[in-house]
Amino acid sequence: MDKNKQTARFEEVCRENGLKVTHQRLEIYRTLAQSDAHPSAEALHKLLVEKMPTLSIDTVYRTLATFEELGLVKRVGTMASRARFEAKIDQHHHFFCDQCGQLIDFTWNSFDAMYIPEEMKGLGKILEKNVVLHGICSKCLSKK
Amino acid sequence: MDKNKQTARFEEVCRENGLKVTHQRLEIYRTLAQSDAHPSAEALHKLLVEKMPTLSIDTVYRTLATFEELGLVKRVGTMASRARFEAKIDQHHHFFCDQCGQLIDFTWNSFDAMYIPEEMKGLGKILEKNVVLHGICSKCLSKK
DNA sequence: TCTTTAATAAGAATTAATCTTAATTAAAGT
DNA sequence: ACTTTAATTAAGATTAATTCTTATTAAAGA
Repeated sequence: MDKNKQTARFEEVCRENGLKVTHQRLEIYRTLAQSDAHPSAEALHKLLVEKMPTLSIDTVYRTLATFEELGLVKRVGTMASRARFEAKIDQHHHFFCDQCGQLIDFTWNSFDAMYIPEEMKGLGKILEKNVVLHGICSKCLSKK
Repeated sequence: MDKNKQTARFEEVCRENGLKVTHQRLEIYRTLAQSDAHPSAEALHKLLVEKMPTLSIDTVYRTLATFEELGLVKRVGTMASRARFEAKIDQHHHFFCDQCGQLIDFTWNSFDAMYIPEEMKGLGKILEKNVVLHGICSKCLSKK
């Protein structure tokens, strides 16, 4: 996606949702969109303060949360930033309820039997291969 | 796995690694092993203090970290408890280097085309289906 | 341009997680 | 049973990530 299209889409999404297109929001979005490092809020802030010295870390967190709600960005590999554990160590996968945080284990033999794409072999040594499903569990669905 | 086998294996792993089989370790392990809630350290502590009023939260954290090193337990859905973001919202997957924390995107069409197991349909509404690979990236591998 | 109201900055506050030190406890080996 | 030593407790300090509070600023519409 080229830069102008990206920005145009960004402004469109903001307007559709009644959000002001502020300088901060635009820069945060553009910086994230141009990165492939999956940066944390702090890493983004560090990059951005070079150009915008008064940008507060709070704005970065708040803005990312807003973007996440709009579906403009995604949060990866974390669930509410609190570590959770399991003693089940045989191969299995997880369904995560985005509403209540519940985790449900499941097995998927036909996936386990799959080989990862050939072009991935160069990445390094792969130790685990897991599926994560996200959604809303039936309990939360029935609450509405 | 039945309770006795589980405990026996636990004690064996401790002994193999020169760790004392303490009451606290055993209870923490058993409680986690009997749970399917993927509890946090705090949640586990809350459960355990009922029976062991002097158990400290610090011991729970320390013990879980020890267990993780031994491969007795796994930490799920978190990467060092720091949220990371991406603006790439088309369907893709992640390779995570457990050593340096680097995340690499990849696509996997034949996986994307798969249907999840029939018995999973009852879980609720599934919004996303992703693969997470864990391992050591080639950069980290070559450092040794 | 003026006004309204959402968004931001700055710093305080919170929360999870870890570390420190010293004193106590209890495994495991003799 | 005795001894050694690792592990735990207690209590507090510390660090890091995230969120909250309040006063100020600036986007968007009139």
